[in-house]
Amino acid sequence: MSSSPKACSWRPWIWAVEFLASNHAETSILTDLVKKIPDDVLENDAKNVKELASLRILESLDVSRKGKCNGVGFAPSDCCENVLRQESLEPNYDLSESETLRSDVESFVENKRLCLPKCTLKQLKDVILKDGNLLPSSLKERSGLLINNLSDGVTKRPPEGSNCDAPENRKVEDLSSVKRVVEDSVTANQRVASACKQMIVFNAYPNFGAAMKRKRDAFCTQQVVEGNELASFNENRRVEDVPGGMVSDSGRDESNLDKEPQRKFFKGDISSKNVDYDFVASKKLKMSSTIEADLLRNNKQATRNVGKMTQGADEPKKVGEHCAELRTLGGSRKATTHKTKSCDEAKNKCEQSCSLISPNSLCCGGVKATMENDHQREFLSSVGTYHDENDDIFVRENTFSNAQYSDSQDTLAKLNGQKEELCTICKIGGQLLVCSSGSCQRVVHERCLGGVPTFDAKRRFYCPFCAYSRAAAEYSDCKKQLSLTRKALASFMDREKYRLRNSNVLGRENENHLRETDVSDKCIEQNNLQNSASRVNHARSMIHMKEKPSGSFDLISSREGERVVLVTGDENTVAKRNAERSGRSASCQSIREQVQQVPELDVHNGKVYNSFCGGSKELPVVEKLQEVLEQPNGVILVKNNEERKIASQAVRDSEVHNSNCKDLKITHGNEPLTETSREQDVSDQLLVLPCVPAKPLRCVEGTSGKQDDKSVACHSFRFQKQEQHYPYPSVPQLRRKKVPWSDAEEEALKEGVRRFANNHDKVMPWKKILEFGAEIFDNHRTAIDLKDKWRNICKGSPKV
DNA sequence: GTAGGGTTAGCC
DNA sequence: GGCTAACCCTAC
Repeated sequence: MSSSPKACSWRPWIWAVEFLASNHAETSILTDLVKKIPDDVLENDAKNVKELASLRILESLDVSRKGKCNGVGFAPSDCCENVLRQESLEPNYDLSESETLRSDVESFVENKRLCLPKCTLKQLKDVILKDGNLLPSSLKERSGLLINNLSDGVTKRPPEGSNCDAPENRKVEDLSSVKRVVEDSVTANQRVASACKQMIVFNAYPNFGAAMKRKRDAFCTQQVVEGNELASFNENRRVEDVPGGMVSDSGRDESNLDKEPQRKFFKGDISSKNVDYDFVASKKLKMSSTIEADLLRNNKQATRNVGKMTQGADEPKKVGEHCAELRTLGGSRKATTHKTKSCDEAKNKCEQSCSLISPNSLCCGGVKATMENDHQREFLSSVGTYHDENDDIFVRENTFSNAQYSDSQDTLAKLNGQKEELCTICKIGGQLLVCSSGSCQRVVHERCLGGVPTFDAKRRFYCPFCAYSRAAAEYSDCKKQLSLTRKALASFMDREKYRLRNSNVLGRENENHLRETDVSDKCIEQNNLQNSASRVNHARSMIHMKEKPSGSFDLISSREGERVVLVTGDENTVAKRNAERSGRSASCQSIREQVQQVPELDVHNGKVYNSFCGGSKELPVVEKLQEVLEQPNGVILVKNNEERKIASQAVRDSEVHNSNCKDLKITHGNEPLTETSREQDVSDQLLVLPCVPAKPLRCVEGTSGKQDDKSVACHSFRFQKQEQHYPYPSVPQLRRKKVPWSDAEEEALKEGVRRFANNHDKVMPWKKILEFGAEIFDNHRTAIDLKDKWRNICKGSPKV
């Protein structure tokens, strides 16, 4: 075929209009599109478009006024344009749908629709589907047509031709832009399927006017099942797939029979949808105009077929073509000609026909096996197209399940191999690594990777992009898993610790790790221990056995490494802090266990203490004694005369067992402390037995909240933190809950820094600052927290 | 105990 | 995803 360059440039436009005209587009849109085509092109190269457009206009006329005549006034060979002229309706494409035609127009339209060649795009697609070598595999893959090659093993030589789709005007450019978009789309297949599906639905609901709507509604009401759109589609498809086995009577009866699938179509609540014309029109642009020769051949073939059909010479062929037309042009229009037979009758016929078809024969391959001549194959290729576009899975399943079409399977393998032939990087073939990621199409040479290929455990290759994505996803998953595991472990540890404490099987773990405990603070009340005498005596025995120079009062050091020290009133806040920091409940639990575990011992000095913190005057002596033994600098802090007496007694006792205590000095707590003694005292505070509230408001109810602070101080205990011993490997602890800093805390911190900061030493005594603001800082604050917070403050305003 | 870097969670 | 504050870890 020889076309002018101008015609070539308009070809995509013509094809698009043609497609629209074949699919019941709005006449107003259609006429506008036709008007855009230059007259010379329209007369010479777009006659089919004119014909289709005219036919569409005829179709769109008010059928209620067309009458009942069978229509013999127009021959199928007459062109629609002439019919319009004869009806005094010049084809100026500005027609109103309310125009009246003679009654035979309807029949003419029906016959004309059957006679006209198939839409060029449809033919184009069929040709492509027939010839696996016609287009590059990549293009076929993108177009979504690749699988259809399986249904037709016919191989054709690629036709020759020129590339005429270069845009020469704005319209063509618009289409070309769409083409580019479509070519880049990896979901082309789905879109084609969707478009075709919509098209079929659209065809089922042409704009026939009120009369046909009533007919259609009547059809719908006869359907038993209110299936959805897809179900209706599938059922209709099965009916259409039976050309080989469905032999109609002849002539008009065939139309009647064909109405049944349409009625099947109407089962669901189908609404008219807009066909993705743009997409379909753009898809054709991907096809080279070199296949035009094949298209023309198909057109001629279609014309011949129409001629044969009208003569009633080839019944199976008629059926096949008719079904094809039904599929492509919308059989509902034919339903308009159903005048004599009831819907039920047609339905019964259809069902009877369907019953003759085995499930296997419903697939394109199965049907193809029953067809022998070329024409039938041609038709079936269309069927295959239809299947693929609308139900790709259906085609795949049936194709691969049909063992007798090994050639098709071979074709698939071949095509699959073809798509991996070029390296994504260098665009050269060879041995390529194919990315195993499902959505990734990259194939590369190993040398083009620029590094070592990434394989998974199953030796599957992943391109760097996918490898990174997988790694990132895996990393994210691992982090989530880690977080969950840590929380689960922390929860388990807490439960386990609680259990161990109660069972006394293992030594307690460091209470600092008990950040969350469910033990009630009321346990403090239980610190009035019944076995205090034995405990104290045990302590004394331990003191006597002390050999360490530090003289640590290792009351339970064999298991916990905690020692009891005495604190003065000045250190009450520190004790309080330590008590709360360590967890009051845990501490009291610890003490209770300690007491319970201390065996009954002979009283060293013949005195028995009634209570551990309830007014005994002997216990403070022991405590003070420990302090005596612990004071390397020989200073013992006391607050009052009572304490002084206690300390004196302790010193005397210690002198019995330890000559190193001779230099001990008893100092009143109100007296200024030397830096050394002060820090020494502070340094040993970690845990405090909260048998007496350090902070009355936060103390346990019922304890000596109103008790004199001084006596309270005397009866406070602290437990020194020692090396942590875990029965299991060290594991990350549960992260503390974030506690925002209050303004008061910040101010206290700043004040503390101002007071304790040493210009000559960059080391900040955070511990001191913490003590300084102990009343203000949150109980959970640590010196490190202060340091971090100060760092943050400095970041915001370095001059603070 | 402290400093400094790293990590995490919440917010935008 | 970036930023920030709070928290954590490790070396000294």
